[in-house]
Amino acid sequence: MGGQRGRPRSEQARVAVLEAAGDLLLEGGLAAAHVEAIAGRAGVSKATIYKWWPNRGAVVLDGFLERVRHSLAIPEGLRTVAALEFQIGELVALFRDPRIGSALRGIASEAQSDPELARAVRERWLAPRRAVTTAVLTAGVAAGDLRPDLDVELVMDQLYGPLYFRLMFGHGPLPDDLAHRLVNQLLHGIGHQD
Amino acid sequence: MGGQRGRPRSEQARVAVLEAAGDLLLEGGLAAAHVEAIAGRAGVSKATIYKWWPNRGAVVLDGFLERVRHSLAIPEGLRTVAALEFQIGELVALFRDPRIGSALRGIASEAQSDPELARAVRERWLAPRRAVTTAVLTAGVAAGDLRPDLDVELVMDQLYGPLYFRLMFGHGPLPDDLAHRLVNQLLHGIGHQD
Amino acid sequence: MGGQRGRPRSEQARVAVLEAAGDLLLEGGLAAAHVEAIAGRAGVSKATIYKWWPNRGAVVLDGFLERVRHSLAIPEGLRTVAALEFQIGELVALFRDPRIGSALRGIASEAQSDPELARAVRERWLAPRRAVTTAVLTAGVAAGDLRPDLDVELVMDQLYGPLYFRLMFGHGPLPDDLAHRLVNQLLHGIGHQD
Amino acid sequence: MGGQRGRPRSEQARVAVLEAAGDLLLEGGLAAAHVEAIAGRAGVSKATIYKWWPNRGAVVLDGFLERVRHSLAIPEGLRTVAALEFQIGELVALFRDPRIGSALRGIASEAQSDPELARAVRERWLAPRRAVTTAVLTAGVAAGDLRPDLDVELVMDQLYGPLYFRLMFGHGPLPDDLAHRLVNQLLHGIGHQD
DNA sequence: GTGTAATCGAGACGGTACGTCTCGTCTTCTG
DNA sequence: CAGAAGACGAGACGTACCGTCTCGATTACAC
Repeated sequence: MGGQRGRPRSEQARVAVLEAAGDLLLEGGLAAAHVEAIAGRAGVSKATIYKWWPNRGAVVLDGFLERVRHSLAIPEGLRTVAALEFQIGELVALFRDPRIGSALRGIASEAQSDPELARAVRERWLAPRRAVTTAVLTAGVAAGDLRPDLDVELVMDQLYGPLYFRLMFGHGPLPDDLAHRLVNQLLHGIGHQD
Repeated sequence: MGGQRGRPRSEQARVAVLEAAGDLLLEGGLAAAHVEAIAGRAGVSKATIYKWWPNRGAVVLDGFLERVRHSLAIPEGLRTVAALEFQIGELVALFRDPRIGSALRGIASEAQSDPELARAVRERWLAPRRAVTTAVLTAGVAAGDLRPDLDVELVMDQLYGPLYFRLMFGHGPLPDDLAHRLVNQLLHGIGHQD
Repeated sequence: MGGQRGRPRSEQARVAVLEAAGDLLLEGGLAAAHVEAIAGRAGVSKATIYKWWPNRGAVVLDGFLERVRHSLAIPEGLRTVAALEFQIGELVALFRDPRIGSALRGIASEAQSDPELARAVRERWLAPRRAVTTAVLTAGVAAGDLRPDLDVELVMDQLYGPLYFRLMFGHGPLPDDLAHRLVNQLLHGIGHQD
Repeated sequence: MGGQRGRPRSEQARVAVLEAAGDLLLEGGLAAAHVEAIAGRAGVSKATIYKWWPNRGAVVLDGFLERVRHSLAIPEGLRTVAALEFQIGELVALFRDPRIGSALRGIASEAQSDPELARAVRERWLAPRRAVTTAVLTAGVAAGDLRPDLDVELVMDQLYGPLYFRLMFGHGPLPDDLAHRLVNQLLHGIGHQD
């Protein structure tokens, strides 16, 4: 059934583009990662980039994800609270790197005017992290560590939302113990305890 | 004390620019609110715009803030929980308007590459809302409704962060009862209650 | 030897720009030949124009020269005096066309604030004409028609200078027989003949 | 009848404008003599300038003429040839000053797109000089120094044209002895003398 | 091996927004 | 009420980046 014809796609070019995009994005932010610069640094032509990616946002997202590929923390053998703190802490650590923070802000920014990119960000950046946390929360409920009637999605947004909020708007810091404080406060609630 | 000299700034022009910027932003998103379009619709020259605003982002933010000037909900005569739900609910209602949501996303997007605009967004959009909530929280503590040891900033980010998170990334809806659920969940905590 | 790389320059675009620039310049003078108008009429983007020409002046000069490409009169088989009159006459005829006169005035005007354009005008408009006249004068001396001690450059300026002077300042007409009168008067001198 | 009413025109302002215009023009060329700069340096408002002059060209011309007011050489007690050389020499000397040359080029340039300015240049700059030379030439004919059948206008253009030609196009120098060589060559003609 | 077909580097192109500049007009307050 | 101050509309300038296109030069696989 139809063996492929013609010159196959150059793996080398693909990798070079992703590295160039990631480098430029991390070094100079989104503005520095314009297509011509990516192509130039990758030793690749713009046409090649646009052949395999629909637009700049897609390239930059791929380059970014390649750079942070190993950042998806899978907590193992930890109790519920520790697991939550661990995973959130990993994200805080990531966001604290100004280069990565800036890159992610840039990508989120680009996604505002590109629904397809927005979808990709959700599916390839957010979803995996949320899946892990969903598992932790479900297990936590099963283990009796968490209330059985909690709203998983909302919990995640109350744990991660503050991070992204501060990242995007810069109105507050991302201190080292932020993960602990987030989990702790949500865990015990802020209502008066009698 | 130096009376003013020269022709005073045209209030009419200022208002026309803000209205044009706001209209275009709400109608067509950030992309539609380019400077020439704003100038054209306002019956004003580009030079006048650039005389009073440093760049497009600043104009658009001003236009937007003018449009939502009355959206700052001041809860009066409400108990702590109701006050929180009220104010967050107002923001949810605002964000649910796709035109306003899109506008705010656009502005946040623009702010990623313009630190001055980012600062303005913090000071003129976020800060007033946070001030109100800060007051509510402080009063709530004093009234014994809330734990005295809560982290005010963090509480606000756990209440508002999810909204902005969902607004910016679109991974979850903004249902009508979101304010209630946010407050409720944070109030009582998600830990198992014995 | 060194095959060309990349997409070759579009000859069509180049020609369209020159024609548009020439047309606009001749139809409406320098003011009408602004870059956006040239780009629009040529069906070309501004970026393409600025890729190949450093500024408006350069485009307009090229467009003009293209229009008058065939105006360089080479006198053949004429005796010295007739040859001079012929070549000068050609220029007079050109200058008498108000569209061409206006165009050339515009270009000279632009060149006052653009040394590079001034150089181009000298090299591409003046020099070729002066080369022809230099040859005529040199031959005229050799043939014994002209004084052997004449200053070639000065002769040319006394023949052509009046034309450009009247063109630029408009203080005198450019009658049909101007070439003849210029040559005649310079030939015989204005001193009293004993 | 009817003594004038209101505040009379400030002579001081008029002079300050002319001096500022002249200074700027001579210091930085036409580009530096923009209206705001003139007004600023003169301590005068733009409106005042536009009240008394129709446009920038007119101001600049006036400023320039004020600066060179005393440059109109009236040869007295000289024989025809010496008188011609004297007056042309004065102009050569003027043109050799790069600041004045640049200023005059700028004005001529501006005049290409402003017929009214062109007229003013003719009447107030060229005409007086031509009047003097006309007188010299007429006297020269009467004295028997010059051919009685010469074309006065053409003679002037063959004497002055080369100066303006070289000034405007920069294709040749303006050496010290240019006046002498111009007069000499035109006087004796370039035809072979038998 | 030779043909065929898709890929590649290079880079020109149309489109479109940006922010800057100067001109000449106007509006207000001050002396 | 003339004039300084300076805001304003108009509109051209040159720059930047996007995504598309057109070349000629490379590869691989198929025959």
